Amino acid sequence: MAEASGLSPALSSAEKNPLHLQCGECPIRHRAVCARCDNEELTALENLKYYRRFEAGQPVVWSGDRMDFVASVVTGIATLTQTMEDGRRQMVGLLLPSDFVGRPGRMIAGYDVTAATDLVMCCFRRKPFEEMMATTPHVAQRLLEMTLDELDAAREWMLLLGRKTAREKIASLLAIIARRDASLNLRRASGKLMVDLPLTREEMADYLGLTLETVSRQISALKRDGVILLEGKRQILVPDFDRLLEEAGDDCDGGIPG
Amino acid sequence: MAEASGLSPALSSAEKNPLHLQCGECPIRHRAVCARCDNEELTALENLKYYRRFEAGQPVVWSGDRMDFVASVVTGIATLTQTMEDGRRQMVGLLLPSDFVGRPGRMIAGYDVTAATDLVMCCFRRKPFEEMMATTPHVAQRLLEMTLDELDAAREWMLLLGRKTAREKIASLLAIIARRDASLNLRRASGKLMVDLPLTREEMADYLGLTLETVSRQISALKRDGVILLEGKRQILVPDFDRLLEEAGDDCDGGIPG
DNA sequence: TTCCACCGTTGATCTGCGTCAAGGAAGCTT
DNA sequence: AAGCTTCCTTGACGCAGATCAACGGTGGAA
Repeated sequence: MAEASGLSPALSSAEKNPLHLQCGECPIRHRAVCARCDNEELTALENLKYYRRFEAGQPVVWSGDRMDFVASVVTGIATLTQTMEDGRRQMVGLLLPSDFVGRPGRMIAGYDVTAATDLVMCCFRRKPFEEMMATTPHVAQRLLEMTLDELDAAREWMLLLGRKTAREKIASLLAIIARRDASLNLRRASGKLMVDLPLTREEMADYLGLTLETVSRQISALKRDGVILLEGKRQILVPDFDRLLEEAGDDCDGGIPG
Repeated sequence: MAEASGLSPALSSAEKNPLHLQCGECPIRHRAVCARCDNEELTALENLKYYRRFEAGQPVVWSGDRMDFVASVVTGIATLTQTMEDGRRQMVGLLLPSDFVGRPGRMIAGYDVTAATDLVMCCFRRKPFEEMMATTPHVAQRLLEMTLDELDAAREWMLLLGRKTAREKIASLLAIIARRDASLNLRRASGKLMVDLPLTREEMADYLGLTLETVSRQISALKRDGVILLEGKRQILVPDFDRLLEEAGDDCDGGIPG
């Protein structure tokens, strides 16, 4: 793993103690690997690393080589991207806090992992992780469930990539971000739903299989049509979430929790 | 689960005993769930079902409702597809022998499961499966590995859907089928690689996020350019596999095993 | 045999999105 | 302040692939 060398992280006090952001003592949220906070094997393996959002041409944190570890996002956002020789790029994973990357059992990464924001990850070396999996069955089960969730998300994503129009893709992404955002900390402004976009237009384009120009145009169009309101460039207001879902072409039932 | 009722399967002798197709005694291949053929819990739960390839408008074997089971393909091919209200369809999974569907822990299917060919599946009810998972750690681990493999495949697929041209998509699909085909039983005719397409043009289109017309045109183009030869409509000869990979835009190293 | 359903091919035309290009706004460093 | 970089927006144009349409081949049923 590439060392996050020379970083002198200027973080808020909450971010300084990511251990306590999640479930009090355990570096990994309940939703993540650890199902019991008092799991000593897990906390003993704890190994936090900082990564800065990359400036200029976003180089990767890890490229497509050895990946003999498992890592869980504590704070920040990481992206998984695949790149073709000629530079075409497709995002294939978006890791929010409590999501994980890595392959117990296999060793080669098939994608780049990049810090989309400043990022704190909790890393486990492969060997001890595997031993722990073998001796602690509930960890393997939890991991299986999370992986199946990821797979379901990937399949939704495939429908988006293969069959949705640009406008539907944008609306879908906004709905996804809004929903995940809301599941953590719901924020409403004057009865409307407030969402901020953690991604640049280019990153959205890579997520959606579009160009950044098309992303920009469609966001403008949604704004023009009153589906969303822009508050600056990276923050949107959603006056009517159901309308947004409609634009997304989602049969996916379910609004915002809370 | 929908019963495959009223089927009087007219199958070859090999297909009549799918138990013995895979690893002699166990209905599930080594690659699949069962890591030890003598696992009595597994074989005791064994529950084989036949499904016919659906004629006319392909209805689904299971639609997006309860899915309180886990099932593994023994012989044949199953597809997972998602459909939007207006009928747009995207394939999100292609299950060959030893692949599985199902959600230990969760209950709702997010996609249709369809028999693309006549199909034999080995089904486990959720409850006993979960109990077994809890008591037999190597099953959970094996399942996790398989799920991670699926996830990797899904991510390759996302690159294909989001960024590849129609020609590259077709070449990629042919390469994928050839590779999976070869990993089971390699067949070569006069030094060339012989692959038969288990999917209709429409199913390929759903796989690739294209229309069936475009699929047909691009296959014709690849044939015209000598990348492939057609032997009938559902069987192709690949004179040069590396050439095919090149057309696919794959940096994905690795030719045909064997 | 005829009829019909399904599957595949090919042509003509249309259009959504990519491509190329120019420029504006915000945040830096010097 | 000026000047840089990064991020975003908007316009003009072209093309890959969708859409609409016609037709051929094959296999099963009557």
